[in-house]
Amino acid sequence: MGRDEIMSAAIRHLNTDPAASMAQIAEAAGVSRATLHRHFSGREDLMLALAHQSLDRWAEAQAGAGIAEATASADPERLGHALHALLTALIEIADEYGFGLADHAMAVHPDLLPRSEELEEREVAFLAAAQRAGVLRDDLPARWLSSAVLGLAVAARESLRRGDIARRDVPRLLLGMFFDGAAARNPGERTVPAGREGR
Amino acid sequence: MGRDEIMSAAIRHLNTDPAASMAQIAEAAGVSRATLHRHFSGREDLMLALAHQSLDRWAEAQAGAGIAEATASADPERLGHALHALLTALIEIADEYGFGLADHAMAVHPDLLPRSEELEEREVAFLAAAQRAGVLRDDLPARWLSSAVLGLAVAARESLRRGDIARRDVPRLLLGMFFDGAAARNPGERTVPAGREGR
DNA sequence: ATCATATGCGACAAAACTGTCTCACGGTTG
DNA sequence: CAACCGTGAGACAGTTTTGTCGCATATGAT
Repeated sequence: MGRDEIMSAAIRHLNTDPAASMAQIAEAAGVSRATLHRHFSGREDLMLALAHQSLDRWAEAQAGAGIAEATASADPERLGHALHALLTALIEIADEYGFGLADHAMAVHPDLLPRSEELEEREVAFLAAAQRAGVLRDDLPARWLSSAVLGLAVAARESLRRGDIARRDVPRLLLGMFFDGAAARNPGERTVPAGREGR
Repeated sequence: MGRDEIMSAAIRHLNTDPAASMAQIAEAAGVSRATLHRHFSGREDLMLALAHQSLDRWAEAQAGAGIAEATASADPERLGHALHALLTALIEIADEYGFGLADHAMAVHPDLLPRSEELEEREVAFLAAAQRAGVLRDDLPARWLSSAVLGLAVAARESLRRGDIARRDVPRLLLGMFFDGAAARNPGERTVPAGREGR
């Protein structure tokens, strides 16, 4: 039982009970409480390690989607592909580490804030580039689009856990919702009037 | 200091610290811990009361938007208006009671589940009617649309608290995202191919 | 003035969780 | 075989939170 195995067991269990105690996590991981404490000095240490892992995966998702290059290229097609790849990857990350999204204490932890802010800045810059390239509408702030993605990913996670939707459908549902919205299409029509941030 | 005043003070404080203790809530409400316990037998009792209040407001939002009548009418225009009204109302409810959305214990509480399920069923039926009337696209499950609304509302709440967006812009941003999505519009084009649930 | 009600304050016990420690056991390595 | 390392089990103290009580106080109505 290495550190990594304990961490994935912890993730698995925290996803069913986000408020689980160290004792419950240890039991779920099949180790004693003492052993758990040998790997992680305390609850905060464990949570921090899990949070860092999720940020690692977020960073990998950004890199894997090639958002930096796409942002620099300003090429609509590259931006579009990178966007699809990023959203698809974010779905899985949100599903796996979603238990932490609810945890208020972690969200404001000084060890995590700089990292998550930097990752978010990259994402916002990428989305803004997609707006400039005409891939995304530019009458909504890029920062709001970034939040909306996360909100939809959380919604998808919740729907999955409740059994409302099939796992294989999630990417289509989320991407469909994110890109095209829920309104029925009468070609060219926009349901809600554009706001003031258009240029 | 009546029960109602304590509850709104509790809401206010829980929105800044979702894990606040009874002592902290009492202090925030300007009453002693004993008084708090005289009104609510325990933490669970308080949380339950707040949750019921949020469900009350959800029900009022549904009624105020006239979703039952709109559902029965099958009239696209009425459904569209009701949908706008409902979403606008849900924004405020999510903003005010959002701290509870993170609370796993409440989400599965047997006293709340029947109520929230019934409210959700009404909403899903309403959304499905809007799909049949051609107001909403029908290649996404109504249940997913319902979850997506909630996810976007949570995202909006988070953005508000972080100061990313202005309160007055929230309805436009959320409705814009929900109805039209984030893709730039080339008239009639759909970014993500329709799935298998179309008819 | 008196009584009832609501409240504040402090004390208390019970529970839950945490973090640390010791000791014994078992497998591995030298 | 012997030393070593990781582990499990259990005990322990410290902390936090919770829920309850008794008592004093103030406010207001009769």
